[in-house]
Amino acid sequence: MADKAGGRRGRRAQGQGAEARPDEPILTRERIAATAVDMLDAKGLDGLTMRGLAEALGSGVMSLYWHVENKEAVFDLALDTVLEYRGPTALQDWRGDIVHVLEDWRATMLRHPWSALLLPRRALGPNILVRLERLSACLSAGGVADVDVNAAIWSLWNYVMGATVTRASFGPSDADREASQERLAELGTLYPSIGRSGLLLDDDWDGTFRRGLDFLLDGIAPKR
Amino acid sequence: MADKAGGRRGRRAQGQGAEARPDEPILTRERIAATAVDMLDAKGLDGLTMRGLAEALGSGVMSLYWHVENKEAVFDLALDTVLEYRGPTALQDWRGDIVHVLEDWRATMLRHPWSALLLPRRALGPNILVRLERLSACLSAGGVADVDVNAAIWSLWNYVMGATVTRASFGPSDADREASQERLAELGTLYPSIGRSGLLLDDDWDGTFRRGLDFLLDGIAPKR
DNA sequence: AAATAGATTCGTACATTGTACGAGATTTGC
DNA sequence: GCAAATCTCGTACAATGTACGAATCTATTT
Repeated sequence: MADKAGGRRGRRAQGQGAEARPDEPILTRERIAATAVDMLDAKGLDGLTMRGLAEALGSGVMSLYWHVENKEAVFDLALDTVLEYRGPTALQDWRGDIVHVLEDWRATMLRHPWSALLLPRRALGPNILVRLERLSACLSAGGVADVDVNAAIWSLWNYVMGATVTRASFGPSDADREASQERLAELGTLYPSIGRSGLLLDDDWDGTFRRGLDFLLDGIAPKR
Repeated sequence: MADKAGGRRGRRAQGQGAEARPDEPILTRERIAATAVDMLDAKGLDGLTMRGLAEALGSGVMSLYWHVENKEAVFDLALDTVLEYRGPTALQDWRGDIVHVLEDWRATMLRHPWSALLLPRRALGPNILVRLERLSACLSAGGVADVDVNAAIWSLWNYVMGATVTRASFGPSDADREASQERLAELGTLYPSIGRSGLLLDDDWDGTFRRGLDFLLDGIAPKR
């Protein structure tokens, strides 16, 4: 390797890492989080290694451990970084607002597909709670009975979660898609209904998401 | 893929493994799958190692690789093993049938919580397709318009998926639960709505699942 | 200026993992 | 009996997370 001998390396990173401010500290939780996000975006869930992260930051591997407990903590950090909600606060049309919150949520996660795989495995960070809070407010504003609000929130959560996790895993991978396609050969005989309807061929993910969401909201909407 | 050359080879293991039938082959895809399931049930997703699996089977580690491509294939095998659908075939009440299929699906996955984490990441195995086929048939029988069937299936899929994945990760872990609880302290001020409704305190998972499912089915049910 | 205490960095070492490779053993087909 | 096919498995290696403790840096006090 290049930087082996001697070893009196300055605090300046000599390498390829993202480096800008001369007086910014090399290692902070924020920089670690941001770099982890970049790396996850570029190379996926398994692509993030502590060694790689350190290299990208221009630091030694073990230096990271001063700032984060372990690799799990890096995941938590990256996840919460990505899930911050920036959106309009004003609400007028409750149903439109809900749709907006959920579509934004889904879009955010799909921009960083690893987050969809990660979120269900971790505790709810503050940025998720913000989104849930907003949902709750919309539902109440929309006249959903108090006794129904919790069930409604969870069903919406479940729906976005399922849709996004599914999309994140089936979408980008060509291998999966081919496998499904291949399976369609036998579909005709074994699975008549879903064969005929072309269930697995549908790739209008956004439209399908929206239509299913409408089903759900139809069911939730206050009946009078 | 299913059957190689039929052959009764009685290999004798010298070791410590679980051993019963004298003339059953030590290693088959079925035995590997079954043992993997046991091990996953006992020790979770990260608890399954090729070495551990081999030891439990009383074989050498590398012997496994004659029967399975790699560790991923073991996951696929275990997943499909667990997801086999045994249920009544007769359908009378379409809505009741759908509820049954989905509740059985969810229950099956929660009996093996790792499966919930795994399923979204893998291609759809035959046993999943059986369940989807059944859903499709129920919906059609229930008078859901053809153009709506696919969206309905996916929304049901999304819902079960989200609910189960969420339950599987939040449910058994006490740490997560404590973290949420702890967070409730600040809820009062930061998150008034979900604080007031006790969203995170609700632990009637089954009931909530059922109520949300009813919302969704209300929305899907043929209108008029 | 010198000393000291804390904060931060990081090289080395190790245990664990999946699995490539190829040699050995066993079974099957003739 | 023999050769090919089938199956088993020990060894070896590369990649990973991280424990440990030494080295360096910064600020504060003397």
